[in-house]
Amino acid sequence: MKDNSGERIPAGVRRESILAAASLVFGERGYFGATTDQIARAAGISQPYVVRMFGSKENLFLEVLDRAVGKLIEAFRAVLAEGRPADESDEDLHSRIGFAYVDLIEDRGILLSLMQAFSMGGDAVVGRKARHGFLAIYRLLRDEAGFDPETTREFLAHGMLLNTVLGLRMPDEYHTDDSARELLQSTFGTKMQMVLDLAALEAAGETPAVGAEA
Amino acid sequence: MKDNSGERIPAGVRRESILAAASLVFGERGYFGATTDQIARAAGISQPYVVRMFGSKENLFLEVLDRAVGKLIEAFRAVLAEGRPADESDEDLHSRIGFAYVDLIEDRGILLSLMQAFSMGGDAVVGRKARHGFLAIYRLLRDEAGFDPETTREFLAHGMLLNTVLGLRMPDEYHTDDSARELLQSTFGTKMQMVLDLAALEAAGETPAVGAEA
DNA sequence: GTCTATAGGAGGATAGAC
DNA sequence: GTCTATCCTCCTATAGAC
Repeated sequence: MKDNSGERIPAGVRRESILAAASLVFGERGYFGATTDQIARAAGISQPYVVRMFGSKENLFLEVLDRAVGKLIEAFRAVLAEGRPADESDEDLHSRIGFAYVDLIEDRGILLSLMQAFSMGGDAVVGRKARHGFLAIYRLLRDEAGFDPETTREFLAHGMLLNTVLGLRMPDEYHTDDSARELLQSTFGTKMQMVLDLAALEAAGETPAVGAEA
Repeated sequence: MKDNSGERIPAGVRRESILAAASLVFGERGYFGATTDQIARAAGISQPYVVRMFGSKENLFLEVLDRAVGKLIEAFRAVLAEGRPADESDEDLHSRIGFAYVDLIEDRGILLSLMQAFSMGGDAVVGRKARHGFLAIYRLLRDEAGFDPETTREFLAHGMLLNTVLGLRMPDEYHTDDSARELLQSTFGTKMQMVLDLAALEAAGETPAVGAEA
């Protein structure tokens, strides 16, 4: 596809658009499964340019990871910044942050590329950064949101189930399997319709597709 | 390393030993990150023999996945088969099955290769099988263990957090980060020492290492 | 049952032009 | 800033011998 014209775009802008594309592709196929060429196509530029701009595939992945953790933290802080109604229970705060998490699905790359990173603990470089990212989120929940260890654990656990169900593309099974439907219902609750809609869009190829070119 | 001698081993036995090796390597590096050569070395045979025995890398992964789901289900059924003391609360059954899950860590490959498979929903072949495996577990919990949807969700959520913490190699951070320690404590509870011990062994290279040859 | 040799294809990275 | 051409490594899979 490339870019229509030989348009020159400021490095900063291009950078972000590559990161966004990489986030989707890495989320979809994982670090090793994704190729710099797929990312390049998704970003509408040439493969060598991707490598040139970030130095290496590994480096690009590390920046994708940073960006994902950053957006997640930003989203949680935004909720906390709204302030708490005087009569809000801990339960309610918990679910407000939970909703913020689910809303992140809207940018499909974020949660999926995080999940991919979380399975790479064995990699010296990526693993280290992934652990630290996870712990940064843990601390935010503990220190800024004020959750106790037990609540934090439950929150994270539910988040990981959510990632898993998404990573599995479980919404695709909604109409074909009763258990899948029940699982999706209890995992996403009132947000389920949104999740199904996103999955349908994606299946229809509305997303900056990873495999579909030319 | 190969095998000391030109020993001939019955196909069935060899098959299982390759599956066990593959389970570790796939768990460590993921489907794309793992090479058939690493698996071969871990199993003490030549790379072409691995491919020959399973037809293809993809096929091998599918069998690893089947085996992992099978062992998981087997472990849960074993707990259920013990029978329930007349005075056992639902809570207690929940935690007995939970312990069975954590005990599966002892075979490092199982939970990690499951987790890897769960992030491959986008792959037509692997994704389909992964979803079905997950749903089989879901049904076992609902129908055989008798959990209600909410309890099932909580159980699975905790399981996914456990996988994530393991995938991240979080135990490596136990001595260097207070939050990591707290997280590990609340995730593994009384089983934490076991998890730390296993991680230490692994770090010391006692495990049929994936990266260490010659 | 198991190996060695090797074909054949990707894929990441570099060089250099525009 | 961005591309085309290309190198070189690594990896899966096949062929064929023992």
